Amino acid sequence: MININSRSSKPIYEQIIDGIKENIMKKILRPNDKIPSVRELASMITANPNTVSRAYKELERQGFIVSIKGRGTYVADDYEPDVDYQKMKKIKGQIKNIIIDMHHMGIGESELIEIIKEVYLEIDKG
Amino acid sequence: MININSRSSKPIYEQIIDGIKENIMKKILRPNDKIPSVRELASMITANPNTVSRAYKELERQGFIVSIKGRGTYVADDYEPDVDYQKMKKIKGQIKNIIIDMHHMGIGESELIEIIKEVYLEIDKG
Amino acid sequence: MININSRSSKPIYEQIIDGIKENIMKKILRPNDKIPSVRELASMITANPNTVSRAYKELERQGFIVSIKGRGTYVADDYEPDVDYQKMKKIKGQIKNIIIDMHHMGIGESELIEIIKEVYLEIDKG
Amino acid sequence: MININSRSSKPIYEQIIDGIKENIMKKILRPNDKIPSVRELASMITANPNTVSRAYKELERQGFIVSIKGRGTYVADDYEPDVDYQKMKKIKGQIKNIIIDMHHMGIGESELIEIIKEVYLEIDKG
DNA sequence: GTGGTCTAGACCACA
DNA sequence: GTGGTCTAGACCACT
Repeated sequence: MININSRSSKPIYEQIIDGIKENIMKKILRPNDKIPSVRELASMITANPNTVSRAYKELERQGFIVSIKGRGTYVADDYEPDVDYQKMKKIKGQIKNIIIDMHHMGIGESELIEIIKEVYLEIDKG
Repeated sequence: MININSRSSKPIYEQIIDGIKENIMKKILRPNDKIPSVRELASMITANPNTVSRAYKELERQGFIVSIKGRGTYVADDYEPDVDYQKMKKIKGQIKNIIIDMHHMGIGESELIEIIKEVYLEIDKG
Repeated sequence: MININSRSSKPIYEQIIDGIKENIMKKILRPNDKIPSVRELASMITANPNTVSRAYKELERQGFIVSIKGRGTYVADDYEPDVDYQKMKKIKGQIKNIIIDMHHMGIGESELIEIIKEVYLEIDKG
Repeated sequence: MININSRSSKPIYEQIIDGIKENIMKKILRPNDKIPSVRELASMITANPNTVSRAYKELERQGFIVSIKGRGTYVADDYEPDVDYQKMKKIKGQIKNIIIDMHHMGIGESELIEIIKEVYLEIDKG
């Protein structure tokens, strides 16, 4: 379900976060689904429970999952999508960096938009 | 020429790299232009020379600039945009994360593309 | 009578405590009223009897209810609101945190008081 | 500067968070002030650096401070106060609980407002 | 020296 | 059994 590359420079806890988010978006995980316990996932990916716990807490903060002491961790009930302006600002900064990097590879606006459409298709397929 | 925000979470050496790249992109710096020496730039932005040196080395490795012993550092004249597949893969990962976060804020494909167009306009203006 | 949200981060035993207290406050439960037995309530809200028992013990400790062996559990008849200084101290700490967070969102004293009045109105309606 | 009560049920990292926030609100800490390094504060309050780090990260996430690798941690530059509706919702829930607890102590709306005014005065004095 | 990530192992609260 | 907090100690990235 989640692939962890321990040799990647991307921190393990971020890989967990991204993996869970992706599974939620792909509807592999649906609202109210139980997800593996901290210890279970830790042993599944041979990571430390603290590392998994950290990822779960961040996911909870962002509203993707809910952790309940003594019961387990669940995909959040359907939320009302809410535009977070601070986050939007941060994401725009990321987009700007991507645009500049793309430009350095000779890739302009229309091609970038094509790439984005590709990524959308990959998510739907994958 | 380069704005450094010492309070940003982005490392200073990366801000230098991005700043130089942006100046090249905007043609403020043109092929064969001389750029400030490590020490000059360090004092201009009140940074540690080691930090500037690190940025220059990385820019040279990526082919944006060339250092000539005893003469200084110059914008490369033969720089040709080239698709770096490793980097492209990394960027697609970033795009995927952006898409997922946007989805969580209720923002879909067409709206994301609108946002990207906005950011392009902002860059052209800025 | 009591709504339990098993997905809330608030422990179930606390939800039971607050639920009973709220019913007493709203006079839905009146002095000497019989309340459901531990097992009854447990099956009503599909919780573990241990959890209900813990809530009842805490409510009894605080003087809201009385358990009479062989007869059942009743709302205390001599309950008199009493300022609990320990609790008051804790609540003042919570208020302080709220004030600070509000300040950080640009909300000052008079606006906070308005918000509190709003919440009172919501409770009366709800 | 920060008083830690290791016997309190309030987690140490929360005590640190609240302490720093309070110092910022009281203007003992001002924008761009350097705050103690993770290791310094850890030894000052005889806690583990990880615990301090956790508190600092949460404070950074909330926009109160900025951490820069290799340089230290600083009070955030003046931010634009921004109303976060999700947080507001959460705070209203807290206020509701406070109101109910107060009611159980025989304290009504007008008295609660008096208490809030008191707490404001304490913050200003303290 | 600074903060960031990770592991290992402990104890507590909750169901 | 679950998640939450804390300590101890390691290694890495950045200045």
